[in-house]
Order: sequence, then C-alpha cells, then structure tokens
Amino acid sequence: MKEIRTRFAPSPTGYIHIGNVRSAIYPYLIARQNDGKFILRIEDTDRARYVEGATELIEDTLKWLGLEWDEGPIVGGENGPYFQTERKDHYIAWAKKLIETGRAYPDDTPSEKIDEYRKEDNAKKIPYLYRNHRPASAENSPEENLEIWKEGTPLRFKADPKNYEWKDEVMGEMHTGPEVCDDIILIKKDGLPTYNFAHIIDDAEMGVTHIARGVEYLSSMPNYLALYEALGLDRPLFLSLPHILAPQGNKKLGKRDGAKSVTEYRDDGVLPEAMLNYLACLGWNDGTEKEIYSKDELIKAFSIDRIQNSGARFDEVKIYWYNGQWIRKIADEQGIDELYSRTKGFWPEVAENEPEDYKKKVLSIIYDRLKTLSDLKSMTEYFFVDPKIDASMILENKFLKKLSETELIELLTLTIERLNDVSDWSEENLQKELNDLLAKSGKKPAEYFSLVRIAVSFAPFSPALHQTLSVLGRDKVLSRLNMTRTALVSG
RNA sequence: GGUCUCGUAGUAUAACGGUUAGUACAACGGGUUUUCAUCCCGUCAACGCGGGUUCGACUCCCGCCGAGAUCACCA
Repeated sequence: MKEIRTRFAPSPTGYIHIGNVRSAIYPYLIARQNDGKFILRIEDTDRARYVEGATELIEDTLKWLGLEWDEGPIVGGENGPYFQTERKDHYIAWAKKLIETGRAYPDDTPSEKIDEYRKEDNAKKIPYLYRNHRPASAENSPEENLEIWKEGTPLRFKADPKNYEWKDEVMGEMHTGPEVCDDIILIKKDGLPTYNFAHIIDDAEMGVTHIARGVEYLSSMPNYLALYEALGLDRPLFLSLPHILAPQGNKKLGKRDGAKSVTEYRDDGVLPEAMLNYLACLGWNDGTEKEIYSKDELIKAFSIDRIQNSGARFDEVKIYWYNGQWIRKIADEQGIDELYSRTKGFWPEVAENEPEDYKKKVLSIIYDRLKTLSDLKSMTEYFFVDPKIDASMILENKFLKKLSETELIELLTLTIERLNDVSDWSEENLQKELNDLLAKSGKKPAEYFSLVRIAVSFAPFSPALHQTLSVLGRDKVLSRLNMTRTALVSG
C-alpha cells in the first residue's frame, strides 16, 4: 500500500490565524491516522509579500499545537529542499518539458497590454480569457520556444480547453466546462514559479497523496488538472476545506476582520489541547455527541467524509468553554503539577519570586474558576500581596449592606479572637472553626462568610473560604483581618 | 457578469425516507443550606421559499431566493 503523505504548505507572509490553521490540522490527522507522513513546505515564491520571521512563526504555531512534521524545515527529509525558492531548478526542468511538448510558451506581453485585453473583453461583456489573446510565440515550434525562453520572460501554460471531472473528498463529484481553462502563468518574470505551477511539482515530487486546502482553490482546479495531465503526473486526492467565517457577516475569517493569530490565543492563556480540540471540531464531528477530544482521540476518530462542507463561524465564547474544560481535565487527570507547568508567565508580577509550592497550592484551589490561564493575573494577586483596603466593598456588598458598621466590626473582632487561638490551619479544621463562628455570629452564611472573605481578599470573588484561608496562612489572615477592622473602626 | 460551492435554533452540529427534529455553547430560571466559578436540573429556540417524486421528505429531483468563493506575473 502506498504511504499516505500529507502536507501543510503556507507562505511566509505573516502569522497563522484561526482561519487557515485547519488546513494544517486535518492533513496532520490524516497522516497520523494512517501511519503516514506530514510534510511542512514553505511556499515563499512571492518575494514581495515575504515577511521576515514568518517561517519561525509558522513553526512555532505548529509546534505549540502539537502538529509535529516529519519532513520540512528544521527536521529535513529525503524530498527536500522544503523551501520553494530553493527548488527553482526543479520547476525550470519541468517547465522545459512543457515547452518541449508544446504545452507552454514564453510570453513577454507587457502587463499594460494584458490590462487592455481585460478591459476590452469586459466592455464587450465576454468572459476574459487570456487564451483568446495569445501572442505569436504561442504558435512557435517547441524548439524555437526552448531557444528563445530565458529568465526574465514569463512562461505560460497553453491550455487545452475541455470538460473536467474530478472528485473532491469533501465537496463530492465536481465538473466544469472549457470556459474556465486558461493560459495561466507558470514561471514569473522574476524566474520563480507561481503557486499554480510550483505546488503541483512539489506535491508530486514529495509524494503527497492528499491535498487539503481552502475552498478558494476549488475554482482553479480545472487548470491544475490540465497541468497534471500535461506533466504526466497522477492526481492526488483533493480536499477542499470550507471557510471559517468571521464573527460578524458571512465572509471568511481573514486578517482584515481581525482574525487573531493562533499564538495570540496561546499568549492569552488558551491551552493547545483546547485550541486543537475546538478547531478540529469546527466543521467536523464523528457523528457521536462527544465534545472533548484529545489529540490521540482525534487521530482515531477523524474521517475525511465527515468534514462539513459548509462554512463554520468561529466562536470565541466556545473556545473559552473548551479551554475551561481542558484546564479542569488536565488538573483532574494529569495532576496539578502538570497544569502548573503550563502556567509560567501567567501569574501576576507580584508572584514572581513566590515559592512554587505556594503557587501550586493557590492553583489547586482556583483552577476550576479559570477560563484562561491569564485569569490567574487578576484572580490571584491577593494571595501574594496584601490587598488594598476598600471599605466600600464591604459596606456596599449585596449581603452586607444591611448590617451596621458596628455589627461588622463586632463580627470581625469575634473572628479574630477565635482564629487567634487556632493553630491547626488545615482546610478541614478551618471549615469546622468557620462553621462554629457562623453559628456564633447568628448571621446567614452568605453574610458572615462574605464579610470574612472580602476582609482578607478584597476581591470580587475567591475560592471557598476555608481553602482560601488555609492557603493564605495564619499570619496573613490574622493581619489582614486586623487591618480591615482597624480601617472600619477609623471609618 | 461567467464559473463553482454552500443553506437545520443566535452559534457549532446530529439525522443518511418514517423521531414529540437529538446534542453542545450562548441566553434565561432553579439547585448544590458562603461569593465567583465548577457541577446538576429545567426553559427558550431551527429544517430559506415554492413545486414535484413518495403512503410518507430535513433527507431524493427541479425552480427560486439568500450567502460565499473565484476569475493576478498572490498564494
């Protein structure tokens, strides 16, 4: 059986955003599922749009998502080079074959002239096709054209207009008429190939069996098929992936709509597991009601024929839901140490020099409140530094505003006196003490506990009170209670 | 304009001729005798329209409408 080989072939023009990362994920899953190979190829033939550092950005993104490639930059491989600019001689060689068979011709028609053709046809309301304006060189003999073609002169394909039929693994049976076949540019003025030409050569030479790419390439398919034919190459399998839609409107999600880069979500504290899970399931499902998939589960469950053929809207709210699920899943299944290892860089600055054990304890009581890891910044500060006392948070609290200041002060005094005598600062014992205090206070749980909670944290919310007090430790709790009481006393 | 694709609740989706059209997110309400969250329970909410075919259509066919893609020496 032929080895399954898939590829992701981005051009280094910037970051990978949410809208195009699925064309990396699906090929990856297909390769892994079939013990095949996943190739990364950098399509850098557009020197004008080339962005320094973009290749590294792409590599970073794939690595973060866990989409390791078997051949490509860094790792190398037998079918390299994996940068198109380093494969120029391959394209030239194939281009010459096409000239030899009379299927390509040099064309130095100036672009102004081409624009004119286009305008003329538009004015006449006939579809613009370059093959209706072929220059004399299109009729030269192969020998002649081989002779006159030199770097600096664009090379065009000589189309053979006819019907094409093919199967798209996602969209189904396809067919088009001759009106879409045209003389496309193969080699540009700068001597580099166009995408249209280069990707076909590369995929063939790299043994790619499945090409997955956005549906925008669907309308170019007849020209690609013509090229496969003219080059004598076997067609691979084609997968047209529907677009991911922007949050508003019906357009595909692109950088202009503010499509965030994948790594931006990483920096916001989204876990790669959640991102991969969400993106894979956006436009694909296995027919069951399962929602949470690990990478291995995706590899097992994935199937091409269940890829959705309509566009799917990217929903930021849902990815945060997935992220919450994954935060809890990792903590519960792999332990708090594993989750902790993901949190570097997400703690508030004041926590920087705090001991890891302490941060792990904080994490262990707060993780089920996190939607993203960056929530740690806003949610845990009071564990590391005394909060700013803001009496209004107590006085205006919905549970506390009916209590008088005197009552509040008395309750704090009661608490301080009792806790002063407590030496067993475990969660269990604190829970017991707090229950006793609650009984003594004569208040409703929401009233008494809210007071203590706010008095030590001055945060809008916090973990369960006994846990918060236990992790905070005896000294911090008592000193903060005292400070808060003093503040209330002095009004 | 030519060519092509798509069309189930606000969103993502299930159904592959027969179900009270299922699930998840969101929204709303409630519970878990402490906040926020988790977790649990409940409510709201959909087959674009019109014709066929059929005993029966979300499902098959046709037309329409709507949305999108593409028509580069960009990928």
